Amino acid sequence: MTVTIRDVASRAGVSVATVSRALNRSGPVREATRRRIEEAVKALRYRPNSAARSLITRRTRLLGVLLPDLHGEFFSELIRGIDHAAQMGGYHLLLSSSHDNANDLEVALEGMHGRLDGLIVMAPKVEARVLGPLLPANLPIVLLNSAASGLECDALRIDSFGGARELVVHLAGHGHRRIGIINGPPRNFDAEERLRGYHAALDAAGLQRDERLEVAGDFTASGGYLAGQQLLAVRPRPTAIFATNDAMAMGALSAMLDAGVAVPGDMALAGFDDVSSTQYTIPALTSVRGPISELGARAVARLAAAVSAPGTTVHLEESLPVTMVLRRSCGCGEAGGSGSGDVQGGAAGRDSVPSDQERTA
Amino acid sequence: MTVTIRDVASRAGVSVATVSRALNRSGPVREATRRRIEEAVKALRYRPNSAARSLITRRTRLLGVLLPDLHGEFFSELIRGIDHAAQMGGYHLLLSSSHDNANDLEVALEGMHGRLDGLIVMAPKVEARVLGPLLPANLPIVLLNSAASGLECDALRIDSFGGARELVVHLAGHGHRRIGIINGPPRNFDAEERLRGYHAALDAAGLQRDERLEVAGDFTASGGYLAGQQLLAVRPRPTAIFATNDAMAMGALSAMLDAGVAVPGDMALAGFDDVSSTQYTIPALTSVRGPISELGARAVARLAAAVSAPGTTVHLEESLPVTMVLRRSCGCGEAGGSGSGDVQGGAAGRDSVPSDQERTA
DNA sequence: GCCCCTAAAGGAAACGTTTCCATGCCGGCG
DNA sequence: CGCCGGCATGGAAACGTTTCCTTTAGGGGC
Repeated sequence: MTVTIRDVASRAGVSVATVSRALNRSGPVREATRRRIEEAVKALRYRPNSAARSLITRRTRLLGVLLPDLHGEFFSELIRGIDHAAQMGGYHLLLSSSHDNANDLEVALEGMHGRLDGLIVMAPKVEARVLGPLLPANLPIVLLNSAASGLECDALRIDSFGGARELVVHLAGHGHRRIGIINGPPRNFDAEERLRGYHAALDAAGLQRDERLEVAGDFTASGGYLAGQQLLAVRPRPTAIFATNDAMAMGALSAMLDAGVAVPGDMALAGFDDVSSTQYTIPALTSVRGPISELGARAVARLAAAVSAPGTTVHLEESLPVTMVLRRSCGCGEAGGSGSGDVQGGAAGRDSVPSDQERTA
Repeated sequence: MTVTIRDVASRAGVSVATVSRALNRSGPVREATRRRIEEAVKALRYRPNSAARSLITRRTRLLGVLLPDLHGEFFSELIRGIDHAAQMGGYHLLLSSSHDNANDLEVALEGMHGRLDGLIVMAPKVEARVLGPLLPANLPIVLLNSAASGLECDALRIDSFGGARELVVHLAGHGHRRIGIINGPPRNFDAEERLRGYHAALDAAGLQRDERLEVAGDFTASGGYLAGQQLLAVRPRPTAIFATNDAMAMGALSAMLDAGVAVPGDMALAGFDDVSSTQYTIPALTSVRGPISELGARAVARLAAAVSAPGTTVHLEESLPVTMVLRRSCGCGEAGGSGSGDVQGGAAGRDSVPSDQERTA
């Protein structure tokens, strides 16, 4: 029923070894012979059995992708980048999401054991010392936006620190002296980096830190709403707020509006990630955009390189530069006729919206 | 270096056959023997080689997932549903996205050939007669939100038709007689279903169809902006607009605001999908929510059933019921103090926002 | 003319499982 | 006491490749 390499061989009048060499270009085969073999392959609709192949080759052409429970748009853009690069390189993706903690991660890794040629892990909530022992040895690994100090693998990240710093510096440039921050969840790598950037910016601008201006959040809109209320209650009031992601910024924006506080008139506001809906809040939201899909693509490229040249194990960390996207919520941008954000005149997509002002970090 | 079942067998003092039986519970093994084997497994850190296993078993515990190039949130919620169910059933996901057309689909399917136990395909742009020949035979398949008439596989979908119809009936209930629609891309299954629902609602309400009120869109925000402008130019003007997804509704909303048209005062507006940012537009957007993650979970369940009981091939189609989420943009909902949408008092998440009014279709 | 070297091709082992069949053992029944 | 049947186990084939090691043929250099 199933057609094997042996069928192809006998139809082409050669041995299986020759068929294998012809198909993989792994040895000398006469041109005429190759043609006969290819005809037989077509006629029989032969497909090599990948299980048999990996059994002997010890290669699966499979890349594992382990992600935390992600907010929508980031997730899909990352996958897109990974997927596209993987297709180019002839790899397939074994995806598993919803792994926020070490336990889930361990289970998922256990299940994938031995099926992979490489692994991409995004685990911003797991510390390096916990993560290390979980990761399989002898497997190329790329960590994404995760703590990786001293781990035996590559680490790629969006430059959360630099983006946050630049954004807060920008707010200070508007003249704000009291700038509040809505933090991400505790023990989250990205959240900590953004807080670090906030501190660095305050220091650079010669502003005092004030613990009451640093409130807890959880990367959700409702968390942002609560945090926004909390910041509004601080006296003297901050005049600007940096929410460490867009969802919280939107929640905070709702809190402002409910409290009758005008944005950006009474209070400047900025987010992080530049999720697409930042354009549709009123006022449109200033944010920081990272090259998310490129992050994924690079991770795949690293793995592909490691697979094809094993032993060449130079583990490096890299931060991908981000871009500030200035819109009205921080006090930038023209007032505009309608206050409808920055979609004007039916501009094509979010990447070509004319009224965004970008600045690379 | 790598530890095989043979190592386990010799350490436990039994044959490989017995080890296999013990590990798979596929035959009688004395309790004492089993314990010795399990100890050996632990001591040697033995992991069965999945390639060898699939080679002889002809099972891979891999489910293919082919998706089109999807807008953010839908995508991630679907994956979440699929992934969770797959983990429960002991399956892994082979993911491949960005397949809008038949060609891409064919390439992707070709690459996965033979590696899968089952397949989930979402291809709303591909017609059934085109899709059919591409799909591998002898493999359990579930189609998602796709045209499937006469195909040899299961088909699951969000009830786009019913949701659209109910929504437009609701708009008519507000007293609107001229209701415009912003269509999705041509030849898109969901788009066609929603248009069909729109027509059904008009008929049910005894309203005339008017071709000028049916404008083209492409499921993007900027497309919605253009379509919105187009509808605003129609005389007599429509008093309500049904955008067939939320992104276009947001674009249309921008167009209204830019034109000085008040929503919902001068023009009612509603979308579809209930993407999370619908809560943050002003006014908050009325929409239709589908059980997206359940859609994915059901698909997996179907496949799992088909795998474990082959031959039992009853192919069925099913539409999952949707829920209207009424907010201010259609004229429903309290005016509210601030116009900040429906996030009030820091309600937990989008699923428990108190001021949403839901109605199951 | 002979030998050696190389290109082309074949035979067979190996990869690590599962599973079919055979075997030994024991208890119970005739 | 002999036989039968079921339980626990072992031996070995099979899955479909890749690859190592031969074999064969032909061509060029001496």
